[in-house]
Amino acid sequence: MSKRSYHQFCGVARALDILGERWTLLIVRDLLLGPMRYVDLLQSLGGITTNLLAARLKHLEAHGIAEKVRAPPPSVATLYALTDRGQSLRTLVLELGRFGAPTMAGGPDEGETVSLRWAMISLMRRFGGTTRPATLQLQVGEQPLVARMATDRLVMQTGLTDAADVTVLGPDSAWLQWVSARASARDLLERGDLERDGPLRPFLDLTRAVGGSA
Amino acid sequence: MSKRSYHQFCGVARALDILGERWTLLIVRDLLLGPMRYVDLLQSLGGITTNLLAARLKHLEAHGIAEKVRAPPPSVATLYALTDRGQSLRTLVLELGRFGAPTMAGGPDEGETVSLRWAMISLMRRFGGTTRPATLQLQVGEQPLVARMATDRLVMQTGLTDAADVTVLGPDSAWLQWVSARASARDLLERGDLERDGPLRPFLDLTRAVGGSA
DNA sequence: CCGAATCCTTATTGATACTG
DNA sequence: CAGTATCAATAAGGATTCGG
Repeated sequence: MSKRSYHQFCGVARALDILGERWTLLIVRDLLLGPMRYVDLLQSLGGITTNLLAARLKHLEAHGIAEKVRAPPPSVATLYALTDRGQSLRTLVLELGRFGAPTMAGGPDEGETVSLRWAMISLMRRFGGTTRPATLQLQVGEQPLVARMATDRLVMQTGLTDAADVTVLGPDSAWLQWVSARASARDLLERGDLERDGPLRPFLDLTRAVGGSA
Repeated sequence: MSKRSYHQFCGVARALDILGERWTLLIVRDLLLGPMRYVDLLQSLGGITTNLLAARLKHLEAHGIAEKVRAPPPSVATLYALTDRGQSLRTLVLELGRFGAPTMAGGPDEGETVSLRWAMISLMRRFGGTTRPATLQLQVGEQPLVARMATDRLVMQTGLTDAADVTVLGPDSAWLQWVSARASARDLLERGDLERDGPLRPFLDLTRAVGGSA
């Protein structure tokens, strides 16, 4: 980004010098929930070519936003993860989502990719606060997610916690109904589409706090 | 942005479909303080070419982010102004500034443009809150600015108000020292570099609230 | 198979000249 | 002043190849 810098002594321009190229912020978005492999990024971004993904990841590494990490023992894959500097982009990415959200009222356009991962990310911005903080372990298909709900913000990350107040488990299809409020949390649990281990309340609180149907 | 859309049903991607092209968010940044003429944008952005500026403005108009407005009577110029939808990008632009700010610690690089307008915009994100809300009329060189300081946020806009608690006036050079904390507010006033009409306290409050030197 | 590098085509951007 | 038009320089897209 040195040849095509804006050459402006301004935080906004400096940020765009680093983040403004095509795909860059979408990679950050995808890594926001947790580390991913190169191939999974390639597939998730759907449309990026391998040469560009390689270039962007190198760029993000060079600027201390992402880094390669080794996957936990069973696997030998290399993963790409956000550094702390990269995680500091959370509010920026969520704010982009806030601007784009009104354009999504009509549902997905013809040929548009739909992703549960992106929907889960959007929960962090939809979160409207709670009076009862809680930690939830979600199992979304094969993907374990931890939802940490504080009074004023929600942080979601892939992975497992041993400090969960409740665990909720189910297939992608059920979670898709939940995030899009096409079915209420209670209904999904009663039908057995989602299974719960622990108290009901934190899950209902989370559901309401993100504007869902409890 | 139709040919090169990301085709993702995701608020972040939808936002970048609209805002992701080069220069677009810098135009929004410049309009954040108030309407500007085509030529002034051309000069402020320093480096954008006229065909691109025309294309981007058309694009912003098409998406309801900016609009042409007629300048007040004495002048006949057409101005570009942000719509409400455009103003809703304030937090996003400020958040970009927050990410870029740490890269500016060493002062401007060789050949970088420095702008008092951008520095004034950065005050809105530097604002840390106050216990005494106030409205200030600033006269920055030829440019009148209104600073509306609420308990939890600061909004700055070009223009005049008749509800100001205090008016502070001075040349660009004095304001540049003020925003960069190279001189304290008191010193600038005592030296006569800045002139004040009204109580001192709101100006000192503002100075402190943006992390300046009172 | 993962993580790229290479080649070639197409789209976007940049520089400059020109017009209502 | 407020843009268009033209053309050269770059960056992105697509297909294929290459080394662990």
